[in-house]
Order: sequence, then C-alpha cells, then structure tokens
Amino acid sequence: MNPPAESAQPDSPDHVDLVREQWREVRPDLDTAPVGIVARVGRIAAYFDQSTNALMDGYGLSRSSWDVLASLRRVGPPYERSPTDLYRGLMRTSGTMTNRLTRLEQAGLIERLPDPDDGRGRLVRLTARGLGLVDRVAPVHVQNERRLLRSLGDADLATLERLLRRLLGELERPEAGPP
Amino acid sequence: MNPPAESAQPDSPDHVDLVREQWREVRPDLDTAPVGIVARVGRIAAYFDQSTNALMDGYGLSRSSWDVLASLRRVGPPYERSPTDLYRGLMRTSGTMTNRLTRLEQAGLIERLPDPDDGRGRLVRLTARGLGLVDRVAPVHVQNERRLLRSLGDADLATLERLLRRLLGELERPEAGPP
DNA sequence: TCAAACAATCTTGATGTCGAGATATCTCAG
DNA sequence: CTGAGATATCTCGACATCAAGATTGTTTGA
Repeated sequence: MNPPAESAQPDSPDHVDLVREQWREVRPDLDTAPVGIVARVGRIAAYFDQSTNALMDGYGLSRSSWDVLASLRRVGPPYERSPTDLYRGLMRTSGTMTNRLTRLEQAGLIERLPDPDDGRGRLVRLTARGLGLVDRVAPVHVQNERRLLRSLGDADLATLERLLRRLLGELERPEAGPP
Repeated sequence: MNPPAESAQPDSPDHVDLVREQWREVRPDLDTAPVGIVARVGRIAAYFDQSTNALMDGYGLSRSSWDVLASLRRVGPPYERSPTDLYRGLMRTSGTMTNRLTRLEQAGLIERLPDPDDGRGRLVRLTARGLGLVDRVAPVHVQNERRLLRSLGDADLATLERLLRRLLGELERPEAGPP
C-alpha cells in the first residue's frame, strides 16, 4: 500500500529555497536545514489565513470569530462552552477571548449566560442566528480549504497529514514546550 | 530510494483528530478532510511562533523584528533593502513595515537612507549593532528550530519538506490565489 | 513634452493580540 | 468551618497588523 505518488524530478524552488541559498552564501557555517520546514509552515499558514479571512469577510466574519463560532457549533446542542475552554482550544489568552466574545455578542451571534455550576464562570452559547450562519458558512469554508490543497494528490495529502500529526502531537505535549 | 521511515502503527490522536471527530458527530454530511491539513499547519505555526517569540524576547526582539533583521542580513554587505522588498518578502503590508522599521530605527538596529536611484524610495540598512545582534542570535534561533522538529527523523523531515515545498510553490503562484 | 497612470512610502483609524493584574468565587487541608 | 491558594473572567495599556487613502516622485504613451 501507499504508492509513492511523488514525482521523480524535484519540484521547482520556492521562496524558502531562495532564502536558504542566500544564507548559504553569507553564512556557510550555519546549517539552516530546520528553516526549510519552519519557514514553509509559517508561510503556508499565512496563505491559509489570508484566504480564510477573505472568505469570511463576505459573511461579516474573520477567521478569529469563525473559530469561536465553529468551536461552539461542533460540540452539538445546546452549543455551549466556557470562555476558558474556548481560549485554551484556540491557543489564545483569556483577554483575547473576552474581546472576541464581546464583539460576537454585540453582533448577536452568541450570548453569555451565567454558569449555574460555578459562580465565577460563564457559558457562551450560540444564538439561533449564530447557528444559522455557521451552518451556511461551513460547507463553503471546507470547500475553500480543499481548493487550497489541490496541488497535492490523495496519497501525498495522507502522508502530509501523518507527518503533521506526529509533529503537532509532540508540540502539544506539555513537557515538550519552550525550555 | 526513499525508505518509508514511517512507523507501522498509527500515531496517537492529536487535537485536530478530536475536532474532526466532533464535526463528524454533529455534521456527518460535511467532509472535513481538508481540516486535517489546514488546522494542523495553523496550530504548528502557532507553536513555532510562540517558541520563537519567547527566544527573541531574551534579546529584546520579537519574531517580527527578527524577520526584518534577518532579511537584511542574508543579502550580504552593505545589508540594504527597500521597504517594499521587505514587506513583500515577509507577506505584510506597507503600513506594517513602516511601523516595524520605525521601531527598529529607534532601537538603533537599522537606519533609513534615501534611495539615490528613486526619489520616492528609501534604503533600509542594518547598523553595526544590528549586524552584531543578528549574528549572535542566528545560531541560537536555528538550534531552537531544530529542537522543535526533533520528533521527526531525517527521512520524515525530507519527505515533509518536499510536500511543503510543493504546496507552498502552488500557493505562491499569483494566479493560484483567492479566485 | 506632458498629462495620466503607476509606484513607494507614510498616515490614520479600527481591530486583534498579549501580559499583567484586579475581582469574585471555588476548593481543600486542617 | 475557615483561611490559603487556585481558578474564571474581565480590565488595562502596549503593540502589531490591516485597509484605505494621502503624498511625493517616476514612467509611459500619445
């Protein structure tokens, strides 16, 4: 199984290849191999973000606000989560989440209720309007992501996903942090 | 060539696997396969950014300002580039670059000179202090990136780089943009 | 030649983000 | 039961970023 599905000849150089070549010329002592992965991941993420933000703009959303709405949608009815759950799941700070939630509340897409089980806590709930919007946007969004990946075939996508899972899994282990 | 170098048993589920499982439960009609790549790239990039920002903080820098200094360093003497070159190379806007350059100038790491060939333009040049800082930070930075990638072996890193190059190459083609 | 189109940089206002700290509440050992 | 420490949310100030537009200078086509 898993036919290689990779072309025999090397792909044409991208921006990162040029960057590494420049480094090689001015600092040949520096082994910039890790840059070949890290810089590409960063630039690809930036392209993904740009595209998603452009798409969301058409619905009065941004990628940031989409992430919150989607986090609420995918837990199922009654579409509630705590702000702490949300900011941890999205790798943001509590202050950032307060800010996002305030705007989403003003837009009528979520509401903030007291948490009956914890006097300090709140429950963020998708409104009917928020739910309708998520369900309209989700298929378009996923289709756009599919388009962004169209340069790779199914076998390459499967390989890429496996390698990214291994990398992310390690980065998510708390002890693997930034010591 | 190309020995598989991938373990036979599947890796343990990461955050994105859980997200996709939630979607499958509430919207089984939606094929979220692209999320498996796009979301992981985004989260891995966020971990990389966090780690780099933490490291740069120890030198009074951020990832943003590092990127500018490194862009100037790698073109070699006299370490000059135009603001337009810089913001295009770093996927930012002109206003963002103006802001970054103003701060770096205040910190004495760069200087802004008139462009002798274009009355509208400027040349941004690394100062001696900026050059010294870049050359001190670069090896530490690359070593940190190497550490972030330590969960993958050399064969997997080569495969990952090849797939990322193909993906980025397509995203960089102007016509491949957000239609 | 010269006016229109283009280009480089900077400005401005809005938003997103973080880190540190404030406040209210909860948990738990004793 | 109670006080110390932990936790949830929010506030505040600083900075990064973008989009749109202003300004100044260059290029180009008639």
